[in-house]
Amino acid sequence: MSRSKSRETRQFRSSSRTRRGENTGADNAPRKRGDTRQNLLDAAMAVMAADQSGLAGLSLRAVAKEAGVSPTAFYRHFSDMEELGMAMLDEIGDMLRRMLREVRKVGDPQQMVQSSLQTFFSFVKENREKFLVLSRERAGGSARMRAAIRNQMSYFSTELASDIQLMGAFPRMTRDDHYRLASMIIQMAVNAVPDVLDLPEDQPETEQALASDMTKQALMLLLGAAHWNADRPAASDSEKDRKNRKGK
Amino acid sequence: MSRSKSRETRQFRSSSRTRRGENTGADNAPRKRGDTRQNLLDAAMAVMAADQSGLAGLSLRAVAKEAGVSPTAFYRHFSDMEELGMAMLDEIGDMLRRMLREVRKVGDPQQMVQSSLQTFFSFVKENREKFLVLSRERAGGSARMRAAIRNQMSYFSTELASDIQLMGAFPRMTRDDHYRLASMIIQMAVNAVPDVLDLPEDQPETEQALASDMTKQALMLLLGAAHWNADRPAASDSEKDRKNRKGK
DNA sequence: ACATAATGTGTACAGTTGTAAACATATTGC
DNA sequence: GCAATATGTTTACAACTGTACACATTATGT
Repeated sequence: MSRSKSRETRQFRSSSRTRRGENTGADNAPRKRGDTRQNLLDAAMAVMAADQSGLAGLSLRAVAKEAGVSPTAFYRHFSDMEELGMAMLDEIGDMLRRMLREVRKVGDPQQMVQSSLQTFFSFVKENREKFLVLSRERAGGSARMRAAIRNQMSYFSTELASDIQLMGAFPRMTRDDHYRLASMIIQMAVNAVPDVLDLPEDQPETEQALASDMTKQALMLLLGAAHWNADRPAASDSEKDRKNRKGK
Repeated sequence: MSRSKSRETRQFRSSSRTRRGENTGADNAPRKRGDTRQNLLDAAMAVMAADQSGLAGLSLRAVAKEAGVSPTAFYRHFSDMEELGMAMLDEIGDMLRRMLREVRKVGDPQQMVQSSLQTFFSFVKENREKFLVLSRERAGGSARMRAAIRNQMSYFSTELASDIQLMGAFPRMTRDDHYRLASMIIQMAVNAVPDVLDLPEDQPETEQALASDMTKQALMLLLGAAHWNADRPAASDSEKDRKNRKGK
């Protein structure tokens, strides 16, 4: 392997005598003994971000080393790398719920799109590693992982759909339609995650352009929703559409 | 046409006296000597599909074994695993262009959505490994790989946008708008790839449901496009103005 | 026909991987 | 205080990794 970044770490972390009153410091502050599990999770995300491999191609030893812990200590907390991935997903789910809560704070429906996009941007930038994992494992991970991610997104879509429906902006749309709309919006957002992650930090104009583009995408979507079933009295109401009522 | 080309009955059986470990290959038809490069490509896709790892986590030796060649033979064709990935992308790009050509055959704009979706489905099912690579490396691969994939999709979007514009269905939309619409449609399709790939083969009803869902998504998108710029004060309203003045 | 390049094979080696076994220390419950 | 449990370390090993090297075979151009 052409890596050879660091040559064999003899000691993982020497005797940091306890006496650590405070925690929650920066990354390299010595943490308490029991924090190893969290350290492993953080380390895994860090390695995944630094390296460009997915969770499956993640080295247990590399993660342990990054966490400042012996390789075998890994097994005290996770039996498997996939299990660590599931634990990651729990954290990511929490983060997404916080984001949803933030989005819901907006009162004015007129400003809804822009303000939601803004919180989305700031959340992605503040949790880039988590979003990176999310968008990377969504298609690449194990079947179990993919299913779990799909679950998260489905939950998110349901919540958003109910929010939209409560707003009453699209009275002609069924609940299935609302869910579909919400799902499309979320897909749009998740799709943009890599772009947001690759955003150069010093230039806000690129971000502005991306935001404007996403705004237009969302508006076009909402425009379509607003006219849904409005101008198709019977023409396109074929028998096939009515037959399939149940989503997945 | 690409498949059964060489049935040349040369009797020069390659004197494989060594008989290494067991072969997991399903149909190991002896291929000609010079086909190794293609064999490696196919083997890489097969391993990637069987295993669930991305291209980066792919073992050179495993690929070589699957291709039925010695590990060192790999270097005769690719210097790197990433380079093999780029070669893969070339094949995938060809496939996508064939798909686009197929989509363009449709004359009736009324049936456009359904027929396009149908060709999309059949292409995904006939080239599942390639689509798997595409959707997996789109977010997970190396920076170079991701850029290349983005290029492919961008090309595809441009082509589709020009097609749509030539149809003249949305006269109020600028070229940028057309591109955005095309891009959204393609994103929708790429997003659905994992779902299509996970489709159970024995049940056509699930596929029908997915197709119906995608149809509605596309229709909602097109509906939004049809009303784009229709219901707002025309040219003077730039997006900068709208930022503060949206109260009506 | 013959030199040369292209394409393939086997061997070797140093690093890395996951993980088992035995041991050490800290935390907790009684 | 003391056993039990939780959490961590060290050592060890077999399997696997990429790839350098020397060599064998085939294809190709003149």
